[in-house]
Amino acid sequence: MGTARDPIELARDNWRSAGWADSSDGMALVTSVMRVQQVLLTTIDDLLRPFGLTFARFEVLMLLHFSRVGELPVGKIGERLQVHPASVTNAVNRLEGAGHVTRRPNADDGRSVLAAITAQGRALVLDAAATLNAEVFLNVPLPAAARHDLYELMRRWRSEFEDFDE
Amino acid sequence: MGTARDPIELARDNWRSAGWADSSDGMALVTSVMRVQQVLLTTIDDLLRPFGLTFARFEVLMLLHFSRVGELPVGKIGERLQVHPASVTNAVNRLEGAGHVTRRPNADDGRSVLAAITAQGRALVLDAAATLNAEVFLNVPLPAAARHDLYELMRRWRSEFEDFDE
DNA sequence: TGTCTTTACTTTGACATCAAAGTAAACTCC
DNA sequence: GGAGTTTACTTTGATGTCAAAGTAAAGACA
Repeated sequence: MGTARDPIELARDNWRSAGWADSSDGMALVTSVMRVQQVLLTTIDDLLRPFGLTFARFEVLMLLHFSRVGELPVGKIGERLQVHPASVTNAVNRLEGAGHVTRRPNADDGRSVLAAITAQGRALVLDAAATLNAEVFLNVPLPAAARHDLYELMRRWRSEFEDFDE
Repeated sequence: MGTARDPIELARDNWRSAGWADSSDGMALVTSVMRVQQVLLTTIDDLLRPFGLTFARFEVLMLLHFSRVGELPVGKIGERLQVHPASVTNAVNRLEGAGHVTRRPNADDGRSVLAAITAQGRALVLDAAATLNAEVFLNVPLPAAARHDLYELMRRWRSEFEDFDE
């Protein structure tokens, strides 16, 4: 590898020398999550750019693709993806503009809007998924056991701030 | 806990039923990182708002605070925090505007700019750090051993895409 | 010394995120 | 039926991120 020190390790040392040893591990862990996410997001968005997609939009399409009839209320999309309603509106607007999704009022609830994936959207998201599978999801650079451990630990963490069965 | 299924577990099942079992763990892990980061960032930014800071700006201040003379070239800040130069410019602009940081040309390199933390910036960032230590870094909701495992796994992951000693 | 290349920073644009605010439908209760 | 509350979505604004482009200084080489 290189010769530079890991910036996060440096920060952890600084935390300790400031008398904050108790919280230094927590700080290093939180910062690590930020860094990994940053790199992952950039990598994924780069890979999706030729498809005219971003990760956020890819996730919406993927969710609709897997839904029973390819259609969901906008609010349900937000719940499933665990993002703010305005973020769903933003993504659906972009996808609708590109012809990957259509919108219609929800007959069962006058306040609600349904987003449906188009055939074009389906074809596109499958291609995009193939790329992400090959380049990212199959390439997480850790052994399978470590990946599993990591996932389980993250799931425990998530269960502390999310309302789902654990 | 709640009664809803974990959306990421749902997604992992969908991945498998689509014939993508090999990549389903990687996908679930990547998505978990995104979710945890999202919640952490929102939590941290909420806590820092009363200080007039965001996490990005807090990190810049913290870095300057810990530097030998409280001053660093803007490019070095970007390297240490592992963010894009434009992001450093953005944060330093905001901090300078608030009087937490000053800027001056680097006498050793005419292309370079030095950012220095002010006394006001130091006082502020120590208060902010105390809050984050108490509310976030000491409160990662996992046992110490799990936190350590998680950190080590993330460090291994990071070492695969970062140029530092491992 | 002059030219070409590299380096350092800033500006601009696109992007997704959440908070706050607004609009309207649905629900609850009297 | 009407008033008050809750729910669902959208719009607007602030934010940080990176890519692309621009400006200028420094370095390398003839």
